[in-house]
Amino acid sequence: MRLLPAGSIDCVFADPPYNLQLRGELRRPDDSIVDGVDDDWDRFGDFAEYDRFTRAWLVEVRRLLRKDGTLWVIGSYHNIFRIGSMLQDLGYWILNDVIWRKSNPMPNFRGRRFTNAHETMIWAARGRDSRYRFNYQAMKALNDDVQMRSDWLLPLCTGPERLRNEHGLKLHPTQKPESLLHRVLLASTGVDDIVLDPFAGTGTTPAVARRLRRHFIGIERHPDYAEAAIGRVRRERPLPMDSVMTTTNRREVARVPFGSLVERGLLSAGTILTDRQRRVAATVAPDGSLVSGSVRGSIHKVGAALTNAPSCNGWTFWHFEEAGVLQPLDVLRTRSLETA
Amino acid sequence: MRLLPAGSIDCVFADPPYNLQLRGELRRPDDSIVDGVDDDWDRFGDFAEYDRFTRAWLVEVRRLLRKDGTLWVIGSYHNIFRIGSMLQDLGYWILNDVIWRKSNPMPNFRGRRFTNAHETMIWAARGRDSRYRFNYQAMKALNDDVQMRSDWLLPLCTGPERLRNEHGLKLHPTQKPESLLHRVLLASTGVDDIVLDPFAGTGTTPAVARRLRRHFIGIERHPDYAEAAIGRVRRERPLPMDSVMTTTNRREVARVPFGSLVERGLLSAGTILTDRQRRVAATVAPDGSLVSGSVRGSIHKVGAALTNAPSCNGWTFWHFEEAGVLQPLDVLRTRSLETA
DNA sequence: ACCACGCTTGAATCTTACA
DNA sequence: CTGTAAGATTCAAGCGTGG
Repeated sequence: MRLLPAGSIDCVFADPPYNLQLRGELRRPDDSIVDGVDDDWDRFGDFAEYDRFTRAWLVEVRRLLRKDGTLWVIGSYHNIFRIGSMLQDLGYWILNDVIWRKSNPMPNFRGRRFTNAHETMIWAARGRDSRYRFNYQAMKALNDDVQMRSDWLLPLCTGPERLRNEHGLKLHPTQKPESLLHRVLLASTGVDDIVLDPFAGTGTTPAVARRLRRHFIGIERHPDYAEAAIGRVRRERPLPMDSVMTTTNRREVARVPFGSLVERGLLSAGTILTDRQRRVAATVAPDGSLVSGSVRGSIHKVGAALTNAPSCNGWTFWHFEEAGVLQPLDVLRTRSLETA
Repeated sequence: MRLLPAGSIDCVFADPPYNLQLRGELRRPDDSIVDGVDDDWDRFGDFAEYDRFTRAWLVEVRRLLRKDGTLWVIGSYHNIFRIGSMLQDLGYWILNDVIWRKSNPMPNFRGRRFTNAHETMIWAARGRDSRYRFNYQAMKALNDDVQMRSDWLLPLCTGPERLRNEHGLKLHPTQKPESLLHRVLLASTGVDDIVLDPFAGTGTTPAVARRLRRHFIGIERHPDYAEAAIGRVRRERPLPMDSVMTTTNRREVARVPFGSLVERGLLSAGTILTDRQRRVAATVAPDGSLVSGSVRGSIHKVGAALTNAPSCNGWTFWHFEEAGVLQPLDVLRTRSLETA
C-alpha cells in the first residue's frame, strides 16, 4: 500500500482478520467437528496488538483514498467495535453501519447464545466534508423501488462459487459471497472507478469489480490465496457496458438551469404554470424566473412562497399544459438532455 | 449507582445517550486532517468526553453486577463502537451483538445514505468466566421452535404505548418498545431477578420488568421522565405467576439418576435397550448400569463405547420397546417427574 | 425427468455439577 | 483448585444417490 500514490483510490473494501478467540474444538450434536478459523493470520496476542495492526492499515487506507472516497469494512463483534472507534478517531465519517443478515448461518450448537446470524459492515467517508458517491436510485431499483435499508439479507458463499482445493476442501475459511460485493460496489462506485481491497484473499472484490467494469487493486500476502485470486479474476469477464449502467441518480443528471429551457425554446416565456391541483399559478419570465402577483423568483422560491412551505422542488411542483394534459417541468429536463 | 452494593444486580439494560450533540460540536468548516497519526486524538475532544462518560458508568455497572450477571446496551453507529470497545477493555465478555431491525423505520429523506433501519444491542457477561443465564428454550419457543437469531424484527414504539404530554407530543424522543424489553428480559433473566436500568427514561424497563415479575431499579435524572416512569410503573400489573413461567432449559430440570428408574420399577432389570436403528443393544443391570458383551457402565458410557463416539447422551440414544413402539429413555424421565 | 432422502457444511469467542 | 462424569445440543442449502 505504501507504494501507491495518495488520493488515488475511489473506494476501499476491507475484510480484515476478525481476531476470533476460540478455545478448543467445537462439536456438532452429531459429534462431528466444526472446521473453525484457526489460521495463523487471525491470531493476535491481545487487543492492543490488534489495535496497532488496525490503526496501521486504516491510516494507510486514508492516505490512499481521495477526498470523496469511501471505505467499507466488514467484521463481527470480535473486532468491529475496535474498528469503528478507530475510524472515528482517525477522522473518517461513518455513513452507515450495514448488517449482512445471513440467510443460512451456522447454528449455535450448544444453545448458549443467540445464533450468530449476521456480520456488520461499516461504510465511511474519508472525512466529514467528503462529497461521497451513493447510487441511491440504483439501490432503490435493486430493492423493488423502495429505499435500500441498512440490513441486507444474503446467503453465505457456498456451492460452486466457493473455491476449493484439490481435496475438495474450502480454499479460504471466510470467502465472502459475490452478491455482497456486488451490492457494495453498485452502491458506492461508478464505472471505471478504482477499487482497492487490502485483504483480497481469494479475490472476491477484484472479481466482482472486473465484472462490473470497475478498476481494481487487490493485495494479498498468502501465496495460495493470491494465486487462486489471479486465476479467478482472469476467468472473469466484464459485463457488456450497457448492462453495468444502472439507474442514474437525479443528482448525477447534469444540472439544467430552468432558464436554459426557456432560452432553448422548450418552454415559452409567458407560459402559465400551475401546481398539480391548479391551486396556484405563475407566469414564466424570459429570464427563467417566475412571477405571481408581487412574488418573483426561481421556480423553487416562488413555489415555496405560494404554499408557505420552507422549501419546494419546483421541477416536480410546477406543471404546464400540453395536449390538454398537465406535465411536470421535470419532463422538460429529461427532454433537454435527449436533445442536447 | 454508587449507593448500591457491589454484586447486587442480575441484569442491566442500558440505553445511554447516543452522543448526538457530538455531531454538532464536530461540525467544523476546516477538516484538514494531518495524517500524522499520533496527534489527532486531541482533535476529537468530544469523543474523549463521551468516552470518559461511558467508561464511568460501565465501570460502575460492572461493580454492581454479580459475577454471573449480564449487561445489555443499545446504541447506534454514533456511539456503539465506542461502547463495545470499552466493554472489551474493561473485561466484559461479549456474548452477542443483537440487531434490532425496525419494521417501520424513518426513511432517509435526502437519499444520501441507506435507510437507517436498525439499532445495535450488545449483550455481555461481567467477565469471561461468567456462568451467565440464557433461557435458550424460552427463546426457541418464542421463535416457532427454531433457535432465536441475533437479528430481531420489531416495530418502533408508537400508538398508545408511546407516552405523550398534555400537548399530544411525544414525551421522550427515543422511547423503546416494550416488545424489545420483553424479549431481552425473557432471554436473560428469571423470575425475581433484579434488573437495573441506569438510563430509565420513561420507564420501559421497569414497566416490563414488573409485568414479568422481575425486581427492578430505574435511575433517571430528568424529573419529567422520572415522574412519567413512576406513574407508568404504578399502572402496570404483574402478570399471573403461571403466565410468566416460560419453557425451562433442560439443564435446570431436576436431575434424575437412571438407576432410580430401575429402582422404582419404571424399567425392569434385564430389559434390552437398543439405539433407534437397532444397530447396537445392551441389557439393563439392577444397579442401573448397562451391559453389552464386555462393556459395562452408565447409559452414556456404554452408548459412547458401542458407537466409538467421544460422548453420548444415553437418555436420547437408548430406546426400549413398549406396545411395539421404540421409545427413548427420556420419556421415562418425564414420567418419573409426573409420578414423583 | 423428478422426487425423496440422507449427508455435508458454514468467521464460533458454544457445558456444568460434583467429588 | 482440578479432575471426572453427566448430559445437552443444529438450521438452511446444496449436493449426491437411488427409486
